Order: sequence, then structure tokens, then C-alpha cells
Amino acid sequence: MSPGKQASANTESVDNYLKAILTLGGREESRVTIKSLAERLRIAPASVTNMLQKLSGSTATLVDYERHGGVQLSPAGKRRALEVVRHHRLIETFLYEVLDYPLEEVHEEAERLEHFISERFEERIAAKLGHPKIDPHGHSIPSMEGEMTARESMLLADVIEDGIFVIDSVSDQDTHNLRLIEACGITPGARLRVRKNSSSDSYSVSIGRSSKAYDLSREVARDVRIIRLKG
Amino acid sequence: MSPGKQASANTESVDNYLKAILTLGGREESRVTIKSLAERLRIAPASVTNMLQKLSGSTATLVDYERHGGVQLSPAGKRRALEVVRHHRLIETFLYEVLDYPLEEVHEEAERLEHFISERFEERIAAKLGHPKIDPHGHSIPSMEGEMTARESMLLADVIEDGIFVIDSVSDQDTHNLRLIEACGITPGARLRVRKNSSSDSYSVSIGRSSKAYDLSREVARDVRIIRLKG
DNA sequence: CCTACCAATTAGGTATACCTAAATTAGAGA
DNA sequence: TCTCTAATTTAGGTATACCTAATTGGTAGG
Repeated sequence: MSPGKQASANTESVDNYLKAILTLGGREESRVTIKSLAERLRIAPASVTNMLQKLSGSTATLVDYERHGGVQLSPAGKRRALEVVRHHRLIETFLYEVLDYPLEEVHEEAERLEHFISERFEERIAAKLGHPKIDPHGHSIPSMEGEMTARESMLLADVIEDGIFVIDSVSDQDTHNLRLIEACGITPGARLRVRKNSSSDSYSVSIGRSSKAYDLSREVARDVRIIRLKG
Repeated sequence: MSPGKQASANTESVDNYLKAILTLGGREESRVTIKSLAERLRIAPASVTNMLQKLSGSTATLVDYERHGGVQLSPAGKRRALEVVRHHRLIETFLYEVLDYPLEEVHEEAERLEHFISERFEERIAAKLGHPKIDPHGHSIPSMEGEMTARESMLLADVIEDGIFVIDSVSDQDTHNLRLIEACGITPGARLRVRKNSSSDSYSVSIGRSSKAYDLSREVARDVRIIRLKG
């Protein structure tokens, strides 16, 4: 076995490379450097080069790698990467909705399990959850066919209809506002129930499943970006 | 690293050794031969010897291995093995009860996932299922503390109270009876709903979730061993 | 245009679990 | 007690993914 350097390669490991390339490539799916991949995977750059050579020489080409030219997913690679992302986000949703996991613990478990569930498992939890399109962090869940719709964030101050949202980001421009915001437990990734107070020009918010509510002025609400869930 | 030959060793692999030793050791927890372990794990005997040497030299002693003297689980090893069995059976129950898996598919998925779920996952599915003591195949689920109660099979002909059972075994003494039995779909491992017909001296049975019922005479029912579920 | 720097690659090595083939050893029967 | 056989162990090798250190390549400034 000397020519081409192809070989089998462990699924779990390969999946992690593909996911990383997908993420780092961004919306434009641009080529990804070995260094950035290495950093993301917490692996030595030399190891990444090695793995990519093995992957691109393999029978099913998952990756378009060129010496000194970075990597990009092939169509097959992208399909597989989205499949893994779908697994991950479905599992997260399942853990949160069905098994009542705290939101913070959902990621770690999904990160492990995503590599080992069968198609049947995927299909069954999807059905149980009513084929959700959004995970508990507000990220889109790719469809079975590998379609993923983009999500857009909005300002908390622009909410017109009450609902459940995920916190996308918080502006750190105004230290005073930031302190107020953090005091309510608002951190990126958390879930937020929002009720618009019609009388005073403010928003009543509560975090996660907690019943404790805080009032935020419109001014402060301008520093919080959120994403609507269930939509 | 020359003395003692200890090392880390992959959890999944170790777990499979421990489970196999537990099973092969039987109720008396007798010492297990390298050959039988090798057969069960479908691995060369030499590989088994190697692994056991590594395991018994390891910091946390999971196994009591002696040159030419077979293996036995240490208390810690038994604890771990029962933990894995608990995972396996809880997952099977979960797949069957919550995700509506067909009974035949439950084992394969559990065999993979049992190594990767967290304590939290275990605890949550156990709670969701009401802390079951029996899996869908009729096997006891070890408790969190590693206790496992023995289950006993009975003859279908001895059923006095209707209920749901698991088929344990079928006698192949009488070919004619056997043919009748198999015609109903009765195979070891399947689930059986049993209703005793008070008028005629026979049993009305149906397999799995199917609504199709068959009548079996008392004579035929003497050739089927079953285990009561939900007890 | 050339050089210095940093990214990427190559070379060579570790640890994992497994394999086959060649000893060894324990135990049963003569 | 001796011998034979089958189980077990040892020796030596494969493939996996990773590592470090040394080399090479591309490119941005001088």
C-alpha cells in the first residue's frame, strides 16, 4: 500500500475535520488554511496536513486539498458535514425538549453522540420533535437533504410580538448598559422570554425556564441582539 | 515506560472486555478462559492476552488476570461492567418505549451508544421511563448501585393472569408443535401479549404491537417458555 | 530582486488495538 | 513419570491518529 496514500480513517475523526472546514469556510465556503483548522481542532498543523492528504487520496473524495493551497469541502464532504451538523442540532433539541437538559449541558453531550447515532435514530427524534428547523441555541437545523436556511438576528428593541428568543450577542459599547444586561443573566446562547410592556416603553424578559422577570428599557434593549425561536 | 506494561486503553474496547467477562463468568462469576473471551469478542486469543495484561497492570485494577489462569472481574471491574449493562438496557427500553423502535433494531443501536452516553443521559432516560427494572427483552436492568435481580422464566401453559411477556425459548422436541408455534411469529426475544381463554382451554396470543391474535392449545403452550414483563 | 518570516510539509517517532506465526506451558492420559 | 495436545503466551508486524523537529515554499518588505 504505497501509492496514493489512501486508507480507511476513523469516522469520528473525519467528521470532526469536515465540520471544522464547514464552519471555518463560512457562508462563502472559502478555502480554509491548515493553521486555522489545526487551531480549531486543537491538533498540530502537521497532523492536519497528514490527515487531509489521506482524505483527499481516498476513494470517496470528501475534500479538495491542494499543497500550500488550503482545503475546501467537496460536494460529498459538504453533504456529510451538514449531516453531522443536523445530528448535532437534533440531539441538542431532543436533550433540551424531551430530556429536560439544562441548555448549557446540551452541547457537550451532542458533540459526543452526533458521531454514533443511526439514521433511524435521527429520523425518530426528528419525528418526535415535529421536524424542528431551529435548535435550542437558535441555529438552523439542516434538512435531511442538506439544506440549511440562514437565520437572522434582530434587536431586542425591535420586538413587536412577544415570544421566545435566543440571545445572539450583546453590545459592549456602553459599560453601564452592559452591567444591567448581565445582571439579568443575558448571555449569548441563553433563551429569553420577551413580553413588551405597552404602558411603559420597556421589555419584560426572563431567562431560560426561570420565572423571574426583569424590565429593560428600550435604550438598553438596543444593545441586545436576539433570534426568534419557533419560526 | 517499560515496567508493568500499564497504559491508558480506549474505554469502548475495555468496556466490551468487561461485559464479555461478566456474561461468560455467569451467575457464579467463575474465571473465564482466554479462548472463550476471544470467541465472544471475535478477536484473536493473542490479542486478548495482550489486552488483559495491559488491563491488570493498570492503575485502576478492573480485572484479576493470571498467566494461564483465566480472568475474573475485580469489584471495580464488575461495577463498571454492570454500569455498561445498565446503559445498554436502559437505552434499549428507551428506544422501544419512547422512540418506537422495532424490537429487533433496539440491540444494535444500544450496543453502539452504551459507551458514549453520560451519567446525566442515563439518569434522564431512567427518570423518563419511571426507573424500569426490566428491558423490552425481559432482562433485568441493574440499579444505579449495580444490583441486578434474577429473572425467571415460566411455561406459557402456566399463565394464570393475562399480560405482556417476552419469549424466552421454544422447545424443539415436537416438530408439529414447533411449526404451529413459529407460524404465530413466536421467536425468542419477541414480545407476547397473552390472554387466557376461560371457555376453551387455550391461550390467545399476539406478537409485538400487532393486533393479529392466534390461539394456542395448552399442549402447544407447554413448549414455550416466557418471562413476565412489568414486574 | 532578494530576503526573512511564517505557513505548510516531510521525516521520523509514540501509543492505541489488533493480527499471524512461533514458542511455551499446563494438564490429561498412557 | 512421561508425553502429547490444546490453550496460552511471546515475538514481531499492520493500521490508526497523533506528536515534534527539521525542511521547504510563498510572499511581503526592504
